[in-house]
Amino acid sequence: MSLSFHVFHTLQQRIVEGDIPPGSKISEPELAREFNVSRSSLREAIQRLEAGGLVIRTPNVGARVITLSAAKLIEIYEIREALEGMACRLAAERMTVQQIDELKQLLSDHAKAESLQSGQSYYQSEGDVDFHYRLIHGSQNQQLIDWLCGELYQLVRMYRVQFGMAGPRAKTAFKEHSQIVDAIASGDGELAEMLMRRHIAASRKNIQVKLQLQEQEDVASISRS
Amino acid sequence: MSLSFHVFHTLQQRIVEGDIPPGSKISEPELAREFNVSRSSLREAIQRLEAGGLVIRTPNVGARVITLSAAKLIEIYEIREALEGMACRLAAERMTVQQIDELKQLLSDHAKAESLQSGQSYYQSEGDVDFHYRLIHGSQNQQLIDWLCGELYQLVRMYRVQFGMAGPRAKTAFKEHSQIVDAIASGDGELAEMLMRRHIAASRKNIQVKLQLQEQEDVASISRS
DNA sequence: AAATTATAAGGTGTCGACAATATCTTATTA
DNA sequence: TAATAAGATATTGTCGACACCTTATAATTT
Repeated sequence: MSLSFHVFHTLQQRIVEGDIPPGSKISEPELAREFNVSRSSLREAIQRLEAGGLVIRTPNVGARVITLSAAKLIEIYEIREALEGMACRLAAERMTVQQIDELKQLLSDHAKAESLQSGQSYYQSEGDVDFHYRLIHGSQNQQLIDWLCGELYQLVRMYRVQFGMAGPRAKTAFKEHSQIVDAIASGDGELAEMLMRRHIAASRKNIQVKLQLQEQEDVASISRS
Repeated sequence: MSLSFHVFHTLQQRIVEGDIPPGSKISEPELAREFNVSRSSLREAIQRLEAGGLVIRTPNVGARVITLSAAKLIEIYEIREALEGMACRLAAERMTVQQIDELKQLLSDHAKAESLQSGQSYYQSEGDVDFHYRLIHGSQNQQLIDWLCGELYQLVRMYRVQFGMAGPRAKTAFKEHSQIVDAIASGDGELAEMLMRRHIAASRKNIQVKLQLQEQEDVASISRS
C-alpha cells in the first residue's frame, strides 16, 4: 500500500486515541525519522490529516493537532442532528426489508449483550456506533456516507476518548434505537427523522450538562488552590 | 503566498468553471510545466483538490476531475436541505438584530435589482448565493460554515455551471427568502428551518424535472440518429 | 486476423538537498 | 534587570532525480 497512506493511518489513529495529545506540534523531521520515510511522504500524510480536520497547518510554521473544546463538540452534534436525521429519513424510504431485518437483528443482539454484561462498555462503544453506521449506509446517499462515516466519525471518536464519554444513557439510547427501527420498518421517514434528531439532541444535552459539571469542578479546584 | 496554494486555487477555478471538463486527466508533468513549479508543489495542489472532492486520485494512476451526474446532484441537495435547514434554525436563535437588518437590506436590494433587470441573472447567480451565505454564517457554527461555504459550495457552483442552471424560480425563490427572513426576525427557529428545507427541496424538485426532461431529449436525439 | 506476450514510453511515488522563513540563544543596551 | 537586537539553529517550502508501476506500442504466436 502507499507509504504515505500508512503513515497517515497510523498518525490518525494516534491522534484520535489521544496518543498524540491535542495541541501537539507535528514535527516533520522527527516523524520522518521515526517512520523511516522521506519528508515528502510524511507531508502528504499530514495534508490528509489536515483535510480530515485533525490537524491545522499554518504556513511556514507547521502542523498542530487540533485543540478540543466543549463549544466545538456541540457544533459537531448540531451537524450530526441534521445530517443523521436526514440519513434516517432516507433510510426509511430506501432500505430493503433484508437490510431492516439485519438492523433488527443487530438491535436484539445489543439487548442480549446489555442484559448479560449489565454495563455500557459493549453497547456504547461498539453497538451505538454500529447502529448509526448501518443506518447512515441505509440512506444510500454516498456523499452523506463518506462524510459522516469518515471525517466526522473520527472527530466524534476523538472527543469520546478525550472527554471520556461512556454515559449512563445505554438503556435510554437502546429504547430510542428501537423506536427508530420501528419507524423505519413502517416506512415512516418523517417520524424516523424526528426520532433520530431527538435521539442525538438528547445525547448532546446529556453531554452539555456533563461538561458544565466538569467546568464547575475545575473552577472549584482552582479556587481551592 | 504559498506556491502550491496558488496552483490549487487556479485549478479549482478552472475545474469549477468547466475550463477543465469533468472526467479530464490531471497530468502532473504537464501542469507542472505550465505553472513553472515542481511536481511537489503541484501534487500538493492536487491533494487539496482531492480533499475538496473535485478530483479523484487512484493509486499509481493519477487524478481525474470528478464526473457529474444527476444522482450526485440530488445527493448534494439532500445534504443541503438538512444542513442549511439546521443553519437556518441556529441563525434564528443566534443572529443579532443588526445582522437581521442587514439581511433584510440585502433582500430589498434584490427586489429592486429584480424589478429593474427583469431577469434572473443577477438574482440567481449572485443574490441567491449571497443570501444563503449570510444565513449560514448567522448560524455561528464554524464547522457548518467551513463545510457549506467551502467544499460543498464549490461543488454546487460546478453543477450550476455544467448543467446550466438559472431557472425560472427567481420570483418564487425571492418570496421564499422573504418568508425565511420573517421567521428569523421573529426568532422562530423551528419555522425558519422548515421554510428553508422546503425552499431547498423545491429547488431540488425543480432540478429533478428539468433533468428528467433533458434525459428525454437525449433519448429522443439518440433514437433520431 | 485476433489474441497474447514482450518491449518501450510515460507517469506516479519516493527520496535527498537547498533556499527561505521562523524560532531559539546569546549579546547588547537602556 | 528587563527589553531589545543580532546571530545561530532548526523547520518548512520547493526543487530535481531515480525507481517502480501503469499504459501504449510492437512483436510473436495460434
